[in-house]
Amino acid sequence: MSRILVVDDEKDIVELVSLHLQREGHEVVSVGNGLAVLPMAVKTAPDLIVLDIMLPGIDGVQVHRRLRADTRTRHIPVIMLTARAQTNDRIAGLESGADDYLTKPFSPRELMLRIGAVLRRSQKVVMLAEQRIGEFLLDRKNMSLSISGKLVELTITELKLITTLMANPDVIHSRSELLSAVWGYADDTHSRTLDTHIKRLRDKLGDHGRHIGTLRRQGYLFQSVVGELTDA
Amino acid sequence: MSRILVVDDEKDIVELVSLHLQREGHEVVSVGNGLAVLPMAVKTAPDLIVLDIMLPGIDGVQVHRRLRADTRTRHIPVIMLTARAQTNDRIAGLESGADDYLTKPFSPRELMLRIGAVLRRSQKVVMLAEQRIGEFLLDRKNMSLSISGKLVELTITELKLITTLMANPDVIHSRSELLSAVWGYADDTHSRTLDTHIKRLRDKLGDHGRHIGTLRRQGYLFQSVVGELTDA
DNA sequence: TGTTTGGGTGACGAGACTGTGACGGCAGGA
DNA sequence: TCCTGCCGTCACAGTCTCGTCACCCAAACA
Repeated sequence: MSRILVVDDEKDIVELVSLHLQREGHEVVSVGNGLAVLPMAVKTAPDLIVLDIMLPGIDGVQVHRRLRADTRTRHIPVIMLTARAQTNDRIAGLESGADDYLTKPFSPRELMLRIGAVLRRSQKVVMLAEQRIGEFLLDRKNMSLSISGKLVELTITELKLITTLMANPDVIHSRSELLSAVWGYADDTHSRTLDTHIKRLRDKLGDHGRHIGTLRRQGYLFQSVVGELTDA
Repeated sequence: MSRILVVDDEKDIVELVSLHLQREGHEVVSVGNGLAVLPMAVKTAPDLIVLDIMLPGIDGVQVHRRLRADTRTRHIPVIMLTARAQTNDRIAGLESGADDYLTKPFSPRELMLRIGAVLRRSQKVVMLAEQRIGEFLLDRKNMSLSISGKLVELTITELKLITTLMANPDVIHSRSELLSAVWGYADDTHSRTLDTHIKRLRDKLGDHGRHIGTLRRQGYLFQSVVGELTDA
């Protein structure tokens, strides 16, 4: 299911862990030398790294830092294995920003559970850095909107509003949905707040404000095509 | 190289276009019936669709709308083929939000050029919807930052600032770089503006403010690990 | 046609946000 | 040790932003 890189110089541990991981359907890559971790991680692009803090030559924290410093390995979650005796390692493991840690000796079952948890947690959700609908270009990276290449100056509220609408163009967004997405309100569907911001947004968009449609008693929507409202 | 769906009821055109596309290393799928476009697009997930506006039964604009209305095909760029005689189609092709259009008859070379341009333009840049560094969780979707699950209320300026810093943790961001990224300033490296916002940000982060480090005469950085400054 | 309901619009005041200048302090170099 | 340059900190005033209210208008409905 996932590819996991196990870093430990103790062959027994590597074998034990590998066995359990493979039994759960994971692919295992292993390395015993700390200096080989980064190259191996780059080469195999694992979904998770199990990293022993005690390694000959270079310690795990250093290895972890190098992984974090490299763009290619930065996003890979790491579970630290620390020795029971060294309480400091425990702290180091956490402080170094590892996604989780485990104290040796550990039960394979616990490691499996933690790996499962971290993998679940690290299911990265990707989004488009830029979204283009007709003349509209939403730049999520720079948190800005431009129309036909011209930057439109929006306040944070307006930006959140149009971002929500543009996330699903031609789909009706109810008042409560928008209030929830932009303001975090539970319901309160009565005030004029939403209407006012819709108006401000439309004004700033000028002619293109027509892309924001109203469906009476239903909500608002961003229309990718202006004209009559889509019959959807 | 790319998979391209060609939609036209004229077999000559389909063959001509296919020939040229294949010559450039593209994979070609074709459909003659407008109603079959959406299912085919869903099935084959092409990187681009060349769509004739004149189709028997259902016209290209309608087909385009359906493609746009479906989440699975929404992001696929479309090049419209319009007939010379119908000037209105030309406008319809543009207004419908097609990524480009071409008037029949066209030279295969021009179509190839436009396809190349659209493909290049549509190389979607993906980003992580959430970025996690230690206790920090940057939610780009909701434009918010939380630390250990607790939401930190930031102004738009502060948010842009920490977003920029967190985009490349443990990397020094010069004053001019930050001023440019957050404020769009060209240089103006002298005012206290940046310092003030850095301070406000640190204050709001509380203890975690220590993650924002200062490198005298060099700039600021987001440290994934607190303690001494990284020697990088 | 009259009534009801829901959205559009404009104005306004409270409060938030921002950029700046003054000043102090620390670090690095002479 | 002193000096200089750079950053931290603070206070402040101007501006922006936001939510609300009152009122108007149009659509839906009886």
